[in-house]
Amino acid sequence: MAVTMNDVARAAGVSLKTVSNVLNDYEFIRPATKQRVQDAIVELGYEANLTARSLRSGKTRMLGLVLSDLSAPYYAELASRLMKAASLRGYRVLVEQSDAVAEVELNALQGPFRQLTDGLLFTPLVIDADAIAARLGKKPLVMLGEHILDPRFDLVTMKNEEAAAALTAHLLAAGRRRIAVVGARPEESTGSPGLRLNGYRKALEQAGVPFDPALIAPCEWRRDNGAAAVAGLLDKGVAFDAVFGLNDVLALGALHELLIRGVRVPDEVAVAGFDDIDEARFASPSLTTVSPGMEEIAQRSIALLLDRIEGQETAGQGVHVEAGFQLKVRESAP
Amino acid sequence: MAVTMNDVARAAGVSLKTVSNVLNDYEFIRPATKQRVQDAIVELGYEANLTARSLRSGKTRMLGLVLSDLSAPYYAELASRLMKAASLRGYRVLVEQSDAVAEVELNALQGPFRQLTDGLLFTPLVIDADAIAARLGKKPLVMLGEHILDPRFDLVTMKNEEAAAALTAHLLAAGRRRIAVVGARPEESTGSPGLRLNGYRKALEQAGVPFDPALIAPCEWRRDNGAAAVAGLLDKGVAFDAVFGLNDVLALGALHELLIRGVRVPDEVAVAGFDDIDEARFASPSLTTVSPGMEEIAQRSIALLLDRIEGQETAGQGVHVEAGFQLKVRESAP
DNA sequence: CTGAAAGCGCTTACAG
DNA sequence: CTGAAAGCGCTTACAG
Repeated sequence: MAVTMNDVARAAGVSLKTVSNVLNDYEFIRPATKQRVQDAIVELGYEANLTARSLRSGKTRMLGLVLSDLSAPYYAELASRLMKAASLRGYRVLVEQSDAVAEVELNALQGPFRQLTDGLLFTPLVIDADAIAARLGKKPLVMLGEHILDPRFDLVTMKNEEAAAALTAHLLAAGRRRIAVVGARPEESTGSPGLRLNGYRKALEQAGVPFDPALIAPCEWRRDNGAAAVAGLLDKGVAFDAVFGLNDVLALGALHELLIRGVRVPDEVAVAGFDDIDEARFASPSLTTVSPGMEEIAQRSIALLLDRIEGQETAGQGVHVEAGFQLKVRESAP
Repeated sequence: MAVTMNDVARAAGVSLKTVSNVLNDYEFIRPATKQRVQDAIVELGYEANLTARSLRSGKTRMLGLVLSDLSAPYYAELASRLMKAASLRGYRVLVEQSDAVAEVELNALQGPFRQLTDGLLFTPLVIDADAIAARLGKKPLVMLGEHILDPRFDLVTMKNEEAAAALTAHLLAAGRRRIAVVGARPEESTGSPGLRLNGYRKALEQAGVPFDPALIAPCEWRRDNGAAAVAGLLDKGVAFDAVFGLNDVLALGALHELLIRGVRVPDEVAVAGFDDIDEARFASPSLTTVSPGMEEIAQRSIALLLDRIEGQETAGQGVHVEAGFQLKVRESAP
C-alpha cells in the first residue's frame, strides 16, 4: 500500500540498510549514494512508518503528561507550553487527565499509557512517593508540582513557600492584619496548599501577627469553591481585611463573591492569588498574584526529562529544580 | 524482556492464535481454554504491546485534535471534554497546536501526526476546503468549528448565527441601540466571526436598527485585543451603549478596559460574550453570554468520528451536526 | 562505507 | 473451536 523503505532501496539501487543510514543521519555515506537515496525518497513520496520504527527501536518520541484536569487554566497554559517545548525537540505530548483519582494516577505509571511514551511528566495529587517508587519502571519520570518531595525522583517545581511569604508580606506591608486564606486546611504543611500556607505563616510570624486558624478556609481548587469559601467566612461573621487565594481561580472566585456582596476591593478587603494565569491581568479589579515562572518550569522539565531519555547517565539521585518567581502587584491588592 | 503473547501461549499450553482470540474477545473459544489463557495472563503479568498491535492492525486507537492554542479557555475546556468522551470508548486524544499557521494545519493532514492517529478532529483557521480535500487520505476527519462549511466533510458545530442573533435581540430588547462588536471585520460573513456577525446584523435588521460599520472592531480573539479594541473605540469617540465580544475572552478584555476607564457596566454600557467558559460566571460583573452546547459538541464529534473509524459505511456525503445553544443572561447585560 | 539477515510482538488469512 | 505460517515496516547487530 504505502511506500516503504524497500521501495526506496529498490528505486535507489541500494540496500535497506543504506536507506536506513540516510534516514538516521549516519555519518559515513558516500555523498553520491546519499543523494540517490534522497532523490528516491522525494520521488516516491516516502514517509517513515513511525509505528514500525517504534516497535523496533522501543522509542515512541512521545512524552506523557499526567495532570488532574486540562480545563483548569493553570494546567491548560502549562500543557500548551510543554507541548511547544517538546515539539522543538521532536517530541509529542500525550495528556492523561487523572481527575485526582488514585487509580488513574497508578495506571498512568505502568499501564498502556506508560508504554506509549518514552517518559512521564507527572503531577500526582493523591498517591504517595512509595506507591510511585514501587511502580517505577525503567523509563524516566519527572515530577511536576510539589505533592511529592522525595530525593529519589527528579522534580521541577516553584518556590511555593518563598513566593507565598513574599505575597503575604506585601499584604502586611499595606496594613492588612486579618488575611484569610482560601484553599488549605489550617494544619496542612505539605503539597502546594501546605507549602503556600507555610509561607503565609512565616510572613505573619516575621511581622509579629498571630496566626488565626479561623481565617483558613479549606476547599478544592476550583473557582466556585473560592466563592463559597468566602461566602462561608462572611456568613460566619469572621472579620478579615484581605483574602489570599492559594491559586488564581480561588482568588477570582473569592473576588466575585466579595463584589456581589458589596464589599469594596481593595478598599475594604484586598484580594491576592497565585499562578498569574492570563485571566489575572484582565480581572476587574486586576488580580495581585505570584508569577511562578511557568515558562521556566516548562522549559526545564522538558529539558530534564529528555536528558534522562536520551542521555547516558541513569543517575542515582533525583535532580530538584525550582523556578524563580515574581510578585505581580495589581489593583486588587496594591 | 517483557512478557509476550508467546510466553502466555506456552504457559497456557495453547497456540499464539488462541491467546490472540482470547485477547480480542473472539466468540468461539472453549471456556476451559479461555480460562487457562486468562490465568496465564494474570500469572505472568502480561500486557499487550500496543505498538506491535498498531503495526500489524494499522490502528493506533488515538485520535488527533488540531486546534490553534490549547491555552485558550474555550479550547482547553473542549479538549478536556473530548478526551473524556474518547476515553470512554477506549481512545486517546493527541493534540496538535497550529497557532493558526497554515503550514502546521497542512502537515497535520498528512504528516506523521496523521499517521499516529486513526482519525482527526480538525479546527482549521487558515487553510481552505480545497486544500483539505486535496490532502484528505483514507482516514476519517471531522471538522470542528465553522471555518469550513463544505458538504464534502463531516462537521460538528454550533448555531452561530441564531445564537448571536438571540444575544443581540436580548441587548436590543433591553434598549441598547449602539452595540459595538469586537472580533470581526465589518464585511466578514464566514467563519466564526462572520457567522456571529451575520446573526448580529439580522437581529438589528429585525429590530429596524441600522448597521453602523464604525461599531465593528476587528481583532484576533485574545483577551488583550478585546481590551485594546474597546480602548480604540473610546479614543476615537465612537458612541456605544453595549459591547458584543464575539467570544468570552474578548468580552472579558473589553469589560476590563471599560471598568478601568470608569465606564459603568451595565448601566452605561452592557457587555456580552460568546462561549460560556467557566470564567464567565465568575467575572465581576458576571458575563452575559451564549452557551454553545460544548458538551454536546464533544459527545457528538467523538461519536461521529468513531462511527467513521469503526463503522462500515464510508459515506459519500458529510454529516453536519449543530449543537443547541442557550442564552445565559447575567449581570453584565441583564 | 554497504549488504544480507534476523527479529521487535503482534494480527490475519488460511487450514483443518 | 484451534494451529502453523506469514508479514506489518522498520532497526540492529554482524560481516565484509
